[in-house]
Amino acid sequence: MKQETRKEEIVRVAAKLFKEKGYSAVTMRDLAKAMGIKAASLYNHIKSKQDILRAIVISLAEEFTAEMKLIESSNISCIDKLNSIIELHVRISSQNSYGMACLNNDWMHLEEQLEYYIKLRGNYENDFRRILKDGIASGEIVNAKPDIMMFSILTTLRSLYIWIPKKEDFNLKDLTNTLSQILIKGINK
Amino acid sequence: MKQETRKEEIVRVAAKLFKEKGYSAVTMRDLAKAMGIKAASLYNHIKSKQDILRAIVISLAEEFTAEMKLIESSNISCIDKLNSIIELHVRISSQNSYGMACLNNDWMHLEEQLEYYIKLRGNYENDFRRILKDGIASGEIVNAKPDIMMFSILTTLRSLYIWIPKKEDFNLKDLTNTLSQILIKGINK
DNA sequence: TAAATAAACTAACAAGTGTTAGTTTATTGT
DNA sequence: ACAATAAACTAACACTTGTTAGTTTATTTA
Repeated sequence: MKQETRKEEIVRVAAKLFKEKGYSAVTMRDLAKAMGIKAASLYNHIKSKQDILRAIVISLAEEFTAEMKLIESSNISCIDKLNSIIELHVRISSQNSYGMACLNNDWMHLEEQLEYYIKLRGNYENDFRRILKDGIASGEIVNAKPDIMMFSILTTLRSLYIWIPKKEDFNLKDLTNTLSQILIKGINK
Repeated sequence: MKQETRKEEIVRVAAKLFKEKGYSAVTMRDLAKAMGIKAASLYNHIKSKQDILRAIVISLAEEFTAEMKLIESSNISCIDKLNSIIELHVRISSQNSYGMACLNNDWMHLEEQLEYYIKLRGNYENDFRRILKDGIASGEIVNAKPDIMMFSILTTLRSLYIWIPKKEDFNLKDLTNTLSQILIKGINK
């Protein structure tokens, strides 16, 4: 059980505030107050406000990228790849719903790393589309427009962070299975 | 063809900026520059920045509320009610994708009207849930958790604004039908 | 043409912004 | 006990924020 550093604590608390009000509406003084210190003291641990955003967004984007590569190269059916993607989103969203909110809503406030983020997201979507197209080609998946299918599935998965925290009462396996049924049955032959 | 007032023009341009950067990150000077005037001149037409947000968010929320009431009280099957809701979201999102972005991302920055907005949204979701529950009770819809079904459908519909502007090339009927197939087939018996 | 109105302007405000510099205090390793 | 470090503090900075006051300019109405 690795102990959380002060920087990690700041990033975690910041993500929570960013989820509620968005990156731009949260001031360093807000964040300091939530940490119980003065704004200037934050700078003993982080380089800038932008540095916090980057720590939240880029690490999550890289995590998704890495996991997608594993799924894509694994030797399972397309439907099972889609199920793995659903499981991936449910897992990360439940572990870090604040970070996911930030990833979804505040990515455009990245500065130096904006281009890099957009590239990672583009790659992720390309991999996703490839899985759908392969499924269509092999007859595993109905022949609807891959873009619309991807949009429908991905926006639902990307919005899990809104909804998961309210539903801690029932377990994640249950949620994963139900989503799988709803999202996949519509395209499964 | 009603001529657009200067205030309406400001609200329209503001919505576009809000979509790109979010309410908090857009300054009155940004908005003024986009309008080709000075910031102070905006106040000849609007009361405050908050006034602009309210004009965008509340009018849309009320439009959804009114249409939902029509759908709910109409004498059609539950599946057709769901299809009407999909059509409603596609229509409004394609007419006003900037406003929809604002509705989705900036509602929490409402001040006086925040409570009212939350009430409208709650009512809308209750009506949606009721349609699903009726469908389950009558055997029209598979017996999955209504909350998860609603979440899945509604988050997809609420995210249409991200995606619709990129797809002006193919028509809305096409999009509506494909979404209908994908979103409904997963829960239709 | 005169009066009224719409809509722009300049100048300034008080408050809030992210951030830096320099200093003090508490904790840790030798 | 001493030195080093981590982590807080106060004070201030240059700039940006939404907004107001007062004025000028162009257009419309009587």
